[in-house]
Amino acid sequence: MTDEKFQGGMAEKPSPPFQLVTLKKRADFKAAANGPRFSTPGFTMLRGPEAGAVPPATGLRFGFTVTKKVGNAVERNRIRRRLREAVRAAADRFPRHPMDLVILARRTAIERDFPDLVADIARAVDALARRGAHKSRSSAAGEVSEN
RNA sequence: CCAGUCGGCCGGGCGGCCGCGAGGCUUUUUCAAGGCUUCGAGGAAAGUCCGGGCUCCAUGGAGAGACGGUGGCGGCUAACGGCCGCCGGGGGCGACCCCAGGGAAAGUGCCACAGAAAAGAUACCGCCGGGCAUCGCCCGGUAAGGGUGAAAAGGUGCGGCAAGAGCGCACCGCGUCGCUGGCAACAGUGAUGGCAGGGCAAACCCCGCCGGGAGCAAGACCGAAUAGGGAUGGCGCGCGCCGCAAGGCGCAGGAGGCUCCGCUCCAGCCGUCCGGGUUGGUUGCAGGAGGCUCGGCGCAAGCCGGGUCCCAGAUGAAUGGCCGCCACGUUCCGCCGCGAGGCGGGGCCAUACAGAACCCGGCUUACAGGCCGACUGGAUAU
RNA sequence: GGGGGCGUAGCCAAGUGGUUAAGGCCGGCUGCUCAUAACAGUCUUAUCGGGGGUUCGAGUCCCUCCGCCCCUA
Repeated sequence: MTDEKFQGGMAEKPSPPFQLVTLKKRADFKAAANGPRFSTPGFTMLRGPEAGAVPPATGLRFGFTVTKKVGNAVERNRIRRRLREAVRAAADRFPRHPMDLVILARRTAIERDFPDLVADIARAVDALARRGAHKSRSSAAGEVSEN
């Protein structure tokens, strides 16, 4: 059902109607803190558990963490907006695997070329989806069976 | 044209594709989603250094004390440590700039080193007089000169004197008492004193004035979940002494958002009623000491009146991402020109400082580049 | 958002307004030792976080800015 909706969107417009759902609760971030991680020049991506009760079409939820060490308020805002836009741009390359992902921004995210940033996001999501799936098969079978 | 002073303002523009938040309208049978449309960061939104609004708590002594802040005078303001005007002092050729700028005869304290002496004065070298008399020593007078210091007990000149000294006089400074001008700070001026009263109060302090406390995570409401909390009414009141008893006297614990005094409340039992912390949501929450503009008053800060506009409301936190063109800037290369400069092409992710979090008024700090006005000192030309 | 505190040498730190700013660790050199450590002696290292003001004089007092830490949910 979700797949049909997704494909229908594709047919109408050149880019899919990807709706970005962000993590809002501190507990969600803490759940991802010790999960598998994938680092790129602009950020580190952390993988949390399966998405919550009402997952979006793609089943992915993203959380953005930009600490005060990175820069002042203007720079932090800019980094968060670029990363969010990069996630949107990379959405059509995402695997359909429900999970929470936390993006821990680095200062270099403000300088990095936007196409590279988009490629990094796609690379990281793909890698973490496969690694998470591999891990869940061996350790936590309950999470997979729910899917 | 060069150098400078002061005040005010701007701080990219247009367009394309894809998005975000909020409001309104609308479509589908509902849940929900879609469509259209409007609006969507700053001059400092920053630092949080002051002042208010607003909310809750306290509110008896319009108490006293402590603590903190503030400090020329007058005005503006809701208020201020802000702003305007003026006065006084200092700096600059000038436009102009800077100043915590009350009190040092209420008291206490400090003034290192140097110096004779650092504050009820004193005398190292000197100067003068007298005595003894071989260099010189002793006694007295003096504070003009030398020297020390950031600062040396009014300054300069003349007289005077043994030498000197406000000892006398003139001018300046200072104090006191008048007069004139000014709302006042203060200024001017006259008389008089005869030099007393060094500096530091961003040392303690004194004087005047101001300040109750906490903060929108204040506060109010709703829902879920849990059972240790709360409100109210009645009865009752800890310890000691006196008394047969009723009761009387004395002492004490905790709370009331700095302390004290005063005052009030509380402790245990029973009845009735309501549901705290925590988490989520709604509200507070944007029509305001509001913006723009016109007229009047005022030197100005500002005030009064008319017209007109509605102009951000997020909450892991919207206002963006990627491009194109233009303006401006900067830099490099080539060509032209004696030169100022001009033309063409390229680079700078081609824009500084920086992101509302309840709201206003200020202050302070950061800031690429640019614009406007007034004025000052030079230079040149007429 | 609100409240509190700190900043002195590479590190830890003392410092009533008054000489050239204590002390310890570290470091350099010398001695001792075959050598090292320990020990003894000796020496160096300070824009007192930056700027401005008050004062004759500021690490100290006042103002302002910067950086860091803690508390409060």
